[in-house]
Amino acid sequence: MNENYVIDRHSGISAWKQIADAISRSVLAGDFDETGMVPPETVLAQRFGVNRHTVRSAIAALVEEGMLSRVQGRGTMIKRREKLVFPIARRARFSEGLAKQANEIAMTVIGSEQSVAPKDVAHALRLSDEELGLRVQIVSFADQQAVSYATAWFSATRFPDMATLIAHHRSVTRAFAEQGVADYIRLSTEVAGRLATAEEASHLRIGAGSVVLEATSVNTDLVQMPIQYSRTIFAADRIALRFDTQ
Amino acid sequence: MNENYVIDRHSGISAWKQIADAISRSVLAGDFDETGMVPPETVLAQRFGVNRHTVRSAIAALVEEGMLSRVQGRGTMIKRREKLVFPIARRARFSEGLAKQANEIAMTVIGSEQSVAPKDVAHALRLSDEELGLRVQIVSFADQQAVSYATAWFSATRFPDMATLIAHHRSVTRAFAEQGVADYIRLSTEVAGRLATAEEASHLRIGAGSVVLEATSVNTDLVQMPIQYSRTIFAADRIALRFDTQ
DNA sequence: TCTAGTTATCTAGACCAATAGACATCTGGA
DNA sequence: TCCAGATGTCTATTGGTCTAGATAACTAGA
Repeated sequence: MNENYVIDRHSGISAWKQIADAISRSVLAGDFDETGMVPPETVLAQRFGVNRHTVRSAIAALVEEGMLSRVQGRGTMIKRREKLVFPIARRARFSEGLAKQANEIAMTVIGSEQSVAPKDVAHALRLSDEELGLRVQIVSFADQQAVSYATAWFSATRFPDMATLIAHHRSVTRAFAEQGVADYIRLSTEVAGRLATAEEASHLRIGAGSVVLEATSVNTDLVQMPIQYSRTIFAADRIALRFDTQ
Repeated sequence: MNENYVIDRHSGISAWKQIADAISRSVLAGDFDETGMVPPETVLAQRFGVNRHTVRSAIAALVEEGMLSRVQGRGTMIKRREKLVFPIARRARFSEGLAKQANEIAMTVIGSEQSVAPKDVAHALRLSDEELGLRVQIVSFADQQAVSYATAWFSATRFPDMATLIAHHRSVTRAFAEQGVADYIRLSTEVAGRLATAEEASHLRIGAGSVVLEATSVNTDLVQMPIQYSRTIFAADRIALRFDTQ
């Protein structure tokens, strides 16, 4: 009945994966909200023009992911359909932005290293040739689910203890505050979309075929000095970004 | 040598597709810029731990897409590595934002229809129950390459001729101007990432496994009245979004 | 001109995704 | 209690992806 329900063979994406994505889109669009149930497997199989087993594989993936749940004899129902929205604005802070949408926000520093920053990072942070950069890797969770995996760069000269302070305070904002930066501003953010790398997938606990949003941003202090360059990978099926232009 | 070079089997994404994505990332990151050449197939096969034929399939897809080109006996070289950047700002206009990055910007109205708007659209545009919406579908090109596929909604009462005017002027801004809206403002934009539907893929001339960015935005006139609700699908391998907070 | 290195093409087989059909098991309503 | 309708499981088969190896064709430099 709908052109969307066509499986593209030989596209490098298996049929069950394409169907899982289509079902996921329908759920997020609220298509099955009257009943809270996904149509029966036989109906979906006919609609997508595939075998019932293929539909079962698709549903199995969404059950695994936590979006659907199945009961034998009864049917397949929607378990979770909210998507977090991460606000990107001049003064937005990570946990503040998500606080209202989840019961618990957490972050873990999974690594840090002082080293020569890549050229683009060094340029953005205005590091001189001898100056080292400090790279901190952070995974953030909302209600125990990993939503983002960030690699943040700072000047190792100005913020030598950043990694320890972030880990201790569990907040970049508070870590900055302790080092004399009471306020900071998001200067620009560039957003790209692509499939997750194996490394990102493992940190975010998502499959290799999952889509991620890659947000690259630069923060400055109040005198326009860049203090943080970060590249944050968001799991696109759990979170969307919101730009408020006001 | 690198954790990224691991193929995830049974993920629903074929090996050659995962490798194509990895090569594409490397090209965009500038990894092969000294020579402008991609490493030989045998080297890549060993690096990814797959057969040479699998690497060939991956490269074939990137050649088809226009990123790489191959010459027998010589090697595989990079043909194109720029990515467009679409600015999202309070006053950003579509073609203006891309004008400096491409020689030619074009748009085509591929359909329009007056009908009852979906609930969320009607709410955003403050349409009353009887008021019809006008849906206009637009594909935009930069240098003959499709970059976005937009579905825009307007009030059919206030802007009955919008589709014709957009098609005629080849610009939403000028179509608004002709109907008395000299200026308008982007209120908010929400960005999600996912795989393309079959319909989107065909309009953007991309494969079914391609990632798209879905930007949903609301524009208002100068007295804060919402005049346009649009959902724009960007081909993520051709364009990124940029948000400047100034 | 020769040769090392690279892409192009072919064949054959292993493995996995998808199809097809049958039947079991469970749920909820008549 | 029965039955229609739903998910769960099993077997067999088909077809496509990936592997493996060999060889051809081409390029660039020695």
